[in-house]
Amino acid sequence: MPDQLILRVAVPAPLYHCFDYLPPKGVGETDLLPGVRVSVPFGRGDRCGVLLELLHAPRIEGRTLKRAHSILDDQPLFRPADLELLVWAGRYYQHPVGEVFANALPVRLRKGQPPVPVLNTFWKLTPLGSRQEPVTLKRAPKQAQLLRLLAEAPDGLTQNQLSSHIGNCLPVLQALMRKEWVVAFEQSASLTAPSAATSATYRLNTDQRQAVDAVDLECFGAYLLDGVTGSGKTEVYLTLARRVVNAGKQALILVPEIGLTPQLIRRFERRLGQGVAVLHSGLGERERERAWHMARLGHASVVLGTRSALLTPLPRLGLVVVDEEHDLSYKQQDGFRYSARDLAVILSQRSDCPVILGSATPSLETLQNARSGRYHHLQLTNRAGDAKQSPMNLLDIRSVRLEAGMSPVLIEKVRETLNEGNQALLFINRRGYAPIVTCHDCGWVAECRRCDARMTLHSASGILWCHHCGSQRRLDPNCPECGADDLRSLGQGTERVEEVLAQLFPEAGIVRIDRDTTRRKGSLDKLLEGIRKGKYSLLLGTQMLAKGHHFPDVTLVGILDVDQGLFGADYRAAERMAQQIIQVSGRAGRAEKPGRVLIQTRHPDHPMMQLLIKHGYKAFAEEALAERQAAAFPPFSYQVLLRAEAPLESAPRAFLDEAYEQGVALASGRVEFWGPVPAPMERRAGRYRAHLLLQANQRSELQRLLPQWVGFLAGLKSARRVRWSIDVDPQEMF
DNA sequence: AGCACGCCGACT
DNA sequence: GTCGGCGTGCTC
Repeated sequence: MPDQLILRVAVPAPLYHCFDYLPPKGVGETDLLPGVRVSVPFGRGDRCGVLLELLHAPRIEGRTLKRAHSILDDQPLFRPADLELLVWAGRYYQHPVGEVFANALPVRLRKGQPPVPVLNTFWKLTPLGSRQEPVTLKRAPKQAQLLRLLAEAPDGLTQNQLSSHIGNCLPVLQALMRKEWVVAFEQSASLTAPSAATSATYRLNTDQRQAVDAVDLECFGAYLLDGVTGSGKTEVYLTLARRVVNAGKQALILVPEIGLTPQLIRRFERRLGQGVAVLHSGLGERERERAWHMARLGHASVVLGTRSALLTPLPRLGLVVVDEEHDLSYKQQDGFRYSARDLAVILSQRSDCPVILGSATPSLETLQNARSGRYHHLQLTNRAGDAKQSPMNLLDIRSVRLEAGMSPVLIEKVRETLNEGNQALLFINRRGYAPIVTCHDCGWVAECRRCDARMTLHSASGILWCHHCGSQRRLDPNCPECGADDLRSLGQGTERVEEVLAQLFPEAGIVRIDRDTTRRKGSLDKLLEGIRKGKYSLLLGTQMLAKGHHFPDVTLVGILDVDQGLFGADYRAAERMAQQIIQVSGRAGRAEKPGRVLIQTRHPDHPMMQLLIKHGYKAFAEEALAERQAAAFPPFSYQVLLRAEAPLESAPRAFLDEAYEQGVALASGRVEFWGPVPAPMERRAGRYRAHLLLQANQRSELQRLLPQWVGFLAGLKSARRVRWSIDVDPQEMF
């Protein structure tokens, strides 16, 4: 058998291995570059995969290979280093490699469509051409017309632009090209008129300067940029990005889902010029793909985007920034469950460039890495403009009569704030009108038919809405159980708080910000704009209000219900709560208008709360880390969560029992198995859910086990009756 | 995940 | 006699 060339292709399918093919007819080795897309026959249909490598021996012997249909790209979309990172990530997170690549590709490319052109062909006059007099071309009126058009466009015109004046212009252009009167040149469409980035230098304060100078741009290093809200982290990113760009390299800036606001984009564009490519979900598919190509071809020197921007190939990467690194949106919660923050560190290592993890409330994982010296710890202690951290006070609401969840003291403070002409912000982590509807006669409670959850009453008008599965129904005026007409709503959501505030403060402009008021694209920005312009004096909302935006005229922040966080089922609940409190309180105040934070609680003596209030996040985090260490929880150990769900109650358990047996057999004692247990909310959207948690002191113990175990799980009969998934480094347990 | 093959119930 | 239910197996 002669030496045979074989293509190893990552095919999008829920299968963990690659597939081998023969090269397409008439395609030789020189056209087969790893990183191109390949159209291949697969099962009964066709699919678009990515060529990983060329081999001379097939993965499995004794099988006639199918021939690939065609190569879909002239040039590779991924370089070898990109391929390696994605393959590595697929293995680390135990996700089928073909689907990892599908995640990394813009949608059109994923479906096998040709790449959108990034470079357009422009035509312009040569010096010789510009000396010609069009009038002399009496017998070639089309040539004359073209010359006139091009004479007025020194930057050149595309063939499309020309053909809108003169139908079929290509032969005419070719005739002129033979005379050397016109030339063609390629240019990327959006960079046709590059405007120089503002060269103004921005003054950094001492902390910022020290942070910037501490970063070695020449080699890998992970840096925790630890700075309170308003301490100017973005200015540090901008300065570093500028240096990297000036050195001819690319900077990748990741921000949380909600942080990619038009203001932030404008700020980056203003400071870093035209080379900024923005990648986010708001873009249309073609636009998004174009930005992706600009990044991959190195035409964009800065890439600003959310989680998936990390998967973009960047040929000259010189800096990675992960802003608000503690934010949960960096972990994808379905399918390919990668953490963009963690992969950012791996990517930087492989690219030998620095990675900056920025946060006012670093995750305990990152903080521990900084303590242990794996990460450099950069601190910005001063708030820019000398503003102080707003003092935080606890309001004991035990045996206090509340009005829509607000104590008289809080209401009074709001009144004072408004009377002084300042803004007040109230934070409540529940949308809707009321989280519970009950019958006063028989005690019936409105529950979701498909979840183990109560339904939330919305818009007082009476729609019950399950926040877990999205199902809705009208609320009958009569109890479905006993027929009495005394249904009452208990507890408060943002809608009720808004209603009561409107009664208490009829003069105030009130704005509510939650998922319901910001559903439409751009409505959040509109409301935030209104706040900045002082249209509203009373702001209320869910955590949406807590992220990224600073409201300098807010001098009072009230947190209505903080207690769920204290006793959550999840061991990360306290960390979340602390981050939330600090993030919310960071919204307020500035130098000449210090803010104040009031936190309502029924557990004013809770030690962790006391620590946070009196000594701040850093002290809280130290204590939380000590607790984690004592309990051998992450970041002092590593976890993998196996989830299963099915409409049949017994199916997840049956599957997880088998998974447990085999897992224990494979693991040889270095891995702990917890469960299987029902998920915190066992039934959700009509499916029963259960978990099996694995924990080990070393990542390698888990990584060693996973490939075999997952292979075994995929072959299980009981696996066919459930939907299951592996979550490596899980962030949330439900 | 798709998609087909395969072997058992209620219909023209 | 068939249409069609979803259990099972495969995809280079």
